[in-house]
Amino acid sequence: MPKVETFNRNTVLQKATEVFHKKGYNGTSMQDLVDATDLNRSSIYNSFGSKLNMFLEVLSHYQSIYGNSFSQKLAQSYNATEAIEAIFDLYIHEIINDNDRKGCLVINCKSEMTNQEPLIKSFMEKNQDRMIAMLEDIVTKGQMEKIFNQNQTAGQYALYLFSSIQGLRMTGILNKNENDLRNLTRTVLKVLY
Amino acid sequence: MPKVETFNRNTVLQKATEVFHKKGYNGTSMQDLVDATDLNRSSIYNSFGSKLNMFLEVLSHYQSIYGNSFSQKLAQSYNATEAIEAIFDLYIHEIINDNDRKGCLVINCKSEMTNQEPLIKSFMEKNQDRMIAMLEDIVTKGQMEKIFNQNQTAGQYALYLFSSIQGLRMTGILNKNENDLRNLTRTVLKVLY
DNA sequence: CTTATAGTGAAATGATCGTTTCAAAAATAA
DNA sequence: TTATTTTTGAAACGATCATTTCACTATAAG
Repeated sequence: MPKVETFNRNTVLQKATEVFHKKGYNGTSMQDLVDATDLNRSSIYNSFGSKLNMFLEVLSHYQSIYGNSFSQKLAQSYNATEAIEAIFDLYIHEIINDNDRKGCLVINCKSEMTNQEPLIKSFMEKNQDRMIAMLEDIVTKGQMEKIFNQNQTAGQYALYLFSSIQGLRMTGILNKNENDLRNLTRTVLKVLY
Repeated sequence: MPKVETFNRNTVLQKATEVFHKKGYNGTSMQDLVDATDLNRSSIYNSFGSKLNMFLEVLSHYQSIYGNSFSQKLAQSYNATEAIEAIFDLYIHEIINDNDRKGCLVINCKSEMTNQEPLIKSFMEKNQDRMIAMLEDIVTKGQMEKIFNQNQTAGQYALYLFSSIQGLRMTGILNKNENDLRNLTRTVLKVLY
């Protein structure tokens, strides 16, 4: 039987995520990844195949961590208002704690690679579908509870919220004033009520 | 007296803009620029100094073209409603005509380089100030004309609109459905009335 | 304890990176 | 025409790129 993988795959992915997040895909070299993960070059290729493949795993890793945060917040919410506010609140915290102004790994990658790498494009399409589905769920519940209006369909509001989140995340790269961001969020959500 | 520059600087900048826009800064090589501009390597360094410096000129070039479009649209507007709708309309057209899904050069660069290059960071800060000032102007006029409400200050609405534009531009990378985008815009602007 | 299997380390692969060098060519002023 | 100035073209710079190679080592089943 073979010698078994000695490193912790999640720890390695976490380290790789940090590098890619800080420098972007094209700005990250294999040497950067070797240094960050403390893995040997050949071990990386052995375990992840290629730089692009490792990056795709990093994206999924990052996405699943976000997904867990979402699930946790949503489980704690009593109604649609709390749910949607919890989501935006989560992003505001991400922004404020992002001391390096790295922005969101997924959004950065979307703008860097969607038009260049088919695998990235399809990841982004799935990511968008997933996000919009989650937001549509919340809006639908809010409309059934008569908390949100029905001026637009849940799907339309979901796209609007998805777009607003991306805007918030981009704005937060340079503006990390909590009052500004909270006010911005309030303005975004006002149209729902 | 010296031999004079034979190439048209604006044409060269336009060609360089296309490459940087398509591939991003880190994804663009000097060879790409040599190929695209039909200039010799040494001529590029002679005229632009470095890759980063050329990119900064490209950014300004791109920004000034956008600025001219804005000025033109604003000059044709009779009131604040027309003005703000013209701005968003301009972005929707940009999105729909962006067949390569490249997104916005400035936004792409913001997410790729703001945390890595101080010169880019300061460009982005000025860009943000300029955009918000323009939007604040429109909102102020709209509020004076009693077309827009005063629930938020013009500055707060300007940040909201700036954020919404970035979101729209990011959303438009994958969603180029005109109905969706127009509806999204309508939802964004509704809060002003 | 052998043997099969796979992770590891270090070096090397050829290609490409951004930038520099320098002689030749071109253009104007004297 | 000659002197001066600057753009060119082509080659070369060392560094770094993503990836491969392969001998070596560690593991666990037989």
